[in-house]
Amino acid sequence: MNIFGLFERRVGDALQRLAEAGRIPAGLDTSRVLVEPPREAAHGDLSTNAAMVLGKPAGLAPRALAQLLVEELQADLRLTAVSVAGPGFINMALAPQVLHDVLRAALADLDGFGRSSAGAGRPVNVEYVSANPTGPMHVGHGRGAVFGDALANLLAVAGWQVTREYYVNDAGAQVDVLARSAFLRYREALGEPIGAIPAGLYPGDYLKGVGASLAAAHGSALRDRPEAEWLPVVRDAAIAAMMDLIRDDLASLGIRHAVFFSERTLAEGPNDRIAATIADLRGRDLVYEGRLAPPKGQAIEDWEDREQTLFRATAFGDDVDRPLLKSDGSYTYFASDIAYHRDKVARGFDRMIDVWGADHGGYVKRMQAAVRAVSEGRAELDVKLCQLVRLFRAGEPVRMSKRSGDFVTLREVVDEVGRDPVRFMMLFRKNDAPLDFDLAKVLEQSKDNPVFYVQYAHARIASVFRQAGETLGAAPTVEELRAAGLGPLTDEAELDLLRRVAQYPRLVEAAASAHEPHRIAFFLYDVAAAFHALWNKGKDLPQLRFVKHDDRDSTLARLALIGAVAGVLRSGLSILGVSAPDEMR
RNA sequence: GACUGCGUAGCUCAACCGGAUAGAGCGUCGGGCUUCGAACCCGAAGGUUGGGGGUUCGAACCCCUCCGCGGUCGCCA
Repeated sequence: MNIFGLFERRVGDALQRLAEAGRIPAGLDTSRVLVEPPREAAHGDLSTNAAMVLGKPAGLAPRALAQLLVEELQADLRLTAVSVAGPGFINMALAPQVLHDVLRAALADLDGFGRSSAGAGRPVNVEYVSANPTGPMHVGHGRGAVFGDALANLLAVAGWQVTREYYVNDAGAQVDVLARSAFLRYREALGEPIGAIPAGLYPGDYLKGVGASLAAAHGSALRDRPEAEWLPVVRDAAIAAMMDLIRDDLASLGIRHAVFFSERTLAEGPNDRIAATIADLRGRDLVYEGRLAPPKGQAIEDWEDREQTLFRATAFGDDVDRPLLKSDGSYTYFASDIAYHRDKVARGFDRMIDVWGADHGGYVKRMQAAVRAVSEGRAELDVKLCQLVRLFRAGEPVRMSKRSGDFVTLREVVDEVGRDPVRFMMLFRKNDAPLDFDLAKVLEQSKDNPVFYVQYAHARIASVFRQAGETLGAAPTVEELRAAGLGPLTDEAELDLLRRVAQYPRLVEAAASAHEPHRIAFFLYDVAAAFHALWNKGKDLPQLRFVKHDDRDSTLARLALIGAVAGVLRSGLSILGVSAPDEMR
């Protein structure tokens, strides 16, 4: 139940009536008309910019148009005050009954309250993580993983039919390097001394297990064969093992993809989908043979001016056309990626979101160009770039770890601090801003730690309900809370909390349409702060305490309020993939 | 050099995708604990939103320009 959407339609009706009465022109574009919460609570519960947006096209001064709208809206019994303010804002105060209805709606369906139908069941594909299957995930991968997963949750709550997808880069030179590294471990497992791992191969211990299982499965049969024979065998085993490792890492964060799409299958077998993609684009004159100017800036030593196969990316806003074939005739990564996104379009996705590391930023334009080309403009790709994560411990930077080469693994961090702090803190920052993650701070049980502060609000509410159970004999049921009279909720701190509850459905819609799950995290922080403030107020003013022995009516009203708050916290935390504990002792 | 992201209070960051007097936390300063969970609380000070120009009723947000920081820069992934 989104009261802002509700009154947006109400304002639309009022405009319609004014147009029918000939007082404003018909057919005005109302797409920019919004009903939002005013910044200042003193301005009321709702505010609309309608008069300012439509003043010019209607040929009226904004305040004059506002006055017309006020006359229309004043008849609405749900509004106790409607007034023009500032340059032409229309502020509206809701009858208490309306906010009470919102509260009851939240209580009636604690999990469904924030749900919206904005997506209307349309399919959207969210591709995230897509780390190369060459080793364990590091902390930077973890941010993209958590972000993508929360975004997928958010879109699902907003009514989209979400497919969570992982693109497995199991083709190309890197997995061959992986195979050679694993082969070395295989020889080691057979008892050969291998010495130091040569430069250019992966040194991590995590390949020892692959070597051992190859030795167990093949004995020494692979050892003396030429590379061309053992490499595919070793490579497949190593990739499978690495994907198991990565799936475990992801599972430790509660992340599970529905689709793992293998890059290699694109060009395998009788139907080479990369060739088909290039042929399709060539048929529409979007692929041609031509030459590129050498890139500006730093000189490239072995630059070879040659004719190559190019995608006409410049026709879709990219800066230069992009090569599809390497000099040895094999496909570029970009060629595979075009075919991959074309496959997504063919599977029915005209909305796609890719979550990448910020170091891939230079790739965005060409990928969006490619999606427009292969879908003939029907599909749209949004790319979300996640910035770096810097690890700290009590303010001191954490550098390279001892184990597993040169990075701190995601698993080490999750094992140390737990899933909830990792997920929450990764989302408590805009995706395109760098993130400092402090391993010590996220475990503090204090107001300085947002994870704790939000979870504690939920636990505290559960504690009040336990307390109420003792005082009242039994904790009230949801039915009792829904039936409670809400008149006793009159204190400003209570009304503030109530208004925030009412804003939740609108916030979910906005966060989903902006593809910005961090808004949920910040909102929950604000809700928790408002709840803690009310709690603290009750310490000074005993009449504001939640549970009152001698006043069952106001006790029930307040329990209804904080019961709904707990529901919002649970709902929001579940979007973030963070637990909502009942106790934190 | 090109492209791209960022620049907001002393510090770390928000600001609902153009709205009203730009908000939080930390830090600073001044008060407060015989507790429904002090796992703190209340209050105050603190801003030319990097500089300049433009668009409009209205700009942290859009456009231009300059400054600073990061990322990327033929076929790597």
